[in-house]
Amino acid sequence: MTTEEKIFLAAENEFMEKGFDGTRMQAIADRAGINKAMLHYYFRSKDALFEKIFQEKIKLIFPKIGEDVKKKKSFIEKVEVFIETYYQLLSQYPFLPLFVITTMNKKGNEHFAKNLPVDFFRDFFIASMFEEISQGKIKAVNPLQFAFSVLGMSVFPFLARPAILHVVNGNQEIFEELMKGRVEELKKYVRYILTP
Amino acid sequence: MTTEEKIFLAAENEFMEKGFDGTRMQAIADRAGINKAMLHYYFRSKDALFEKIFQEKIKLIFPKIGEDVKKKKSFIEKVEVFIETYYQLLSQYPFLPLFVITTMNKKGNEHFAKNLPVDFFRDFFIASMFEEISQGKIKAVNPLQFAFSVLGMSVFPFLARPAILHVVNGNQEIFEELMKGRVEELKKYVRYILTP
DNA sequence: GTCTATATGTAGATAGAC
DNA sequence: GTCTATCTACATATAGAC
Repeated sequence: MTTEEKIFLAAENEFMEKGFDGTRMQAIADRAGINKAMLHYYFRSKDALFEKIFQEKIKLIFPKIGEDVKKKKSFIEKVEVFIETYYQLLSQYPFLPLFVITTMNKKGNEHFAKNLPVDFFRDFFIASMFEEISQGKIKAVNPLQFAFSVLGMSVFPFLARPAILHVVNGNQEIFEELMKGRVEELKKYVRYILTP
Repeated sequence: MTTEEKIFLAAENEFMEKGFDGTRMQAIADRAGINKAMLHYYFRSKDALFEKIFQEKIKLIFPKIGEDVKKKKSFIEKVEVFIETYYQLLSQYPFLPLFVITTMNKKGNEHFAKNLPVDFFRDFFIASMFEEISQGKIKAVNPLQFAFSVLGMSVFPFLARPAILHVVNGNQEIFEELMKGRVEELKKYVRYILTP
């Protein structure tokens, strides 16, 4: 592993856990096991380092599951695959939603949203939904609203983890059970909403 | 308006918009139209000031709509009232979800979640759902999962505003239309999910 | 109570030896 | 490329006059 890679990995974790303002260059250096000066040697500034990492991570939001999704015939099946794949992704990067949302909402960060890979989302997810609605295969719900709802339901537990933990009296096992069962539960909701 | 109130209001806005780390004591003082030293005179430290504001705001998460909700007979009607009231609340405090979520997820802030007023949520929302399920009045979905889903769907657009704006090509009017129509759309989803 | 001036700590960034 | 030592800026917080 090169020094540059070590820095990048350490910075990734620090930024994801603590956000831009909360992250210290010293903490990144410590985590990478190298000197603070090296951060600037390789990435010039904190801003530049953060920018690189964010641009890499933002591509994960609408994951490249196009191939998996396209295999499925019906739109409901496609949404089910989306929910499953998304849950896998977020389990791997549990801080991703918080990281992206806080970053995009910061003043002066308006340009970050522009790098969202919305093509998959808009041209594929939304488009194929319109198609099945016009064919009467699913109920006529608003495609955008429906998409934001699926995203909201999928992402919420990863954002509200501390609150949910409190609701279940701090019991980690119950929380994990909830998370595991959530995929099937959401798939059920989707069928109830869309099946004519 | 007393100086203390001026500070509190200014601090509230600054913290809600920029979070703890992003907020400067100087910015609060400027916004309040008073001197920086006064902040410490009235609230001792940045931490203490933030703590007071957060404790006040967190009570809004599960709003005190008990009375409105109790008037309704069926659980579905209750959820509909909840969605409506929640939308009103978030329109008034659009930064509330981001503020609460970022604060609770910060390391060392574990105690903040403990002040969540979950009694309304657990004893009323969940309990009355169990009841109607056992009576066969609504479908047998998992009450906790359902509650997190309603919250997730309600809160998502307020968290992902910059992303959604990008999806609609930065068109503010379309965004506002979406937000307005969202309440009715979510109520529809709830009926589809719960009606036996 | 309210201000100005200042103390104190710490962040990001750089200089320069090796 | 990697380090130590240091610069500069700015944040929170306090002292003390009025």
